[in-house]
Amino acid sequence: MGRSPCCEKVGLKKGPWTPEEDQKLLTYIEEHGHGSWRALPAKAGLQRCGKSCRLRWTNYLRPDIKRGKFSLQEEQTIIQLHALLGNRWSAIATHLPKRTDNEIKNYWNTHLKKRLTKMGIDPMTHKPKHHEGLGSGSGLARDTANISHMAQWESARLEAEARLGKESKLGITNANPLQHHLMISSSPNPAHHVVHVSKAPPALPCLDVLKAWQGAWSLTTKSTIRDNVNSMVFSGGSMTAVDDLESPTSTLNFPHVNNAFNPPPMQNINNIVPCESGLLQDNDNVTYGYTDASAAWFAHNYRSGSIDEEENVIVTTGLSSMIMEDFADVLVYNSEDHQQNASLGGHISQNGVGGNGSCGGDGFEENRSYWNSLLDLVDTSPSGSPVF
DNA sequence: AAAGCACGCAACCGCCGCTCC
DNA sequence: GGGAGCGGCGGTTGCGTGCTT
Repeated sequence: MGRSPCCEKVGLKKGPWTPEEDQKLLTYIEEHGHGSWRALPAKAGLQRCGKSCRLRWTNYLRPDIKRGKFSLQEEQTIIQLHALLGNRWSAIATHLPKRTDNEIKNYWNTHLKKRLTKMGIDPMTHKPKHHEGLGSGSGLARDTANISHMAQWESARLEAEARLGKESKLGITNANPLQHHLMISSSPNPAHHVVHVSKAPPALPCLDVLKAWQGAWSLTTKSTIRDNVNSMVFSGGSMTAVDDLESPTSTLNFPHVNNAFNPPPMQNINNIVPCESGLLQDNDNVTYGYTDASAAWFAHNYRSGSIDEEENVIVTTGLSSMIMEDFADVLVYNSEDHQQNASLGGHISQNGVGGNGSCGGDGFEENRSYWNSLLDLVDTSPSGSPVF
């Protein structure tokens, strides 16, 4: 009954690996690569099954593995991603550089799961076990709603990716606006990135929405903010005014500024961050949390066909280094856009969606009007492009 | 000091999906 | 179309270690 185990052959060793075995495996892979795992043990002189070798390599011997304690940020990332993806450890691991799925799984099972349970949170649903006293407008309730929206969004993205992958394998080209090329050109000051959308090769790398989102809430310390000043959206006025921003497709609630997954409001941040960009004025407050998401949202809709303008330019007030990395394969650096971007930055504030200038108080557009204003800019900006 | 217990982690097992023939 | 082979994934196990009694 059932499938026979892969190590059924007599004489194949099981259990902990010895240093000698590790060395044999390392030496062989360094010289020849792993190729076929099934054939590898014999060639490497190991009395192990291929599966065991693969596991030892991927979980332990690989040179690009980070070992040791998980940082607070890594913990937060795991919890967030688990809320979105469930026990899909390999998917979670792709968002944690140098960590293996096995390590993350172990860490979840031995640490994080218990911690959440202690906090009264169901580690599987990420919802509070007891809902008494939590009104629908509570932070936790909103967080749950946000996660739900993010999961919906991520799910849509995965579907789109899968479709793209199949289409690209079938050799379908130019049949879908998703297959246009997405480029971001950037000024010398990366606070002003410009995203060009144009016809281009079909093989699009996927835009990692989760990382984008993660990048929006993970910048929590002053030093990090200093390092990432260029990833911020410049805005003024009330933080609550940007609550519940939704994309036109209603698949995404932008993370709330004050919930558990976002950094706290950063007021008067220019006290600690030099206004190098030229966009910031002395009295501007700075917040962040939706620039990356905006770019991600655009890419998502562009690739799903909701936006099909060609030769568009998206001006952003900044993308985090993280999302820049995600875009890296499709980015084109263009330093000539610096001045143009700066002026478009002003354009943003005139439309009440952020940017520099004196948009204080409650002067932000909300929800649909926010997104509509962005889309309107496709027609109104000098380059015929939406502005984030 | 020794036994019992809890914990963490490496490794195994079985299933699934993809690819090739 | 379907079966075999293979790699990958997630659940689980079992051993080593450190702590408690």
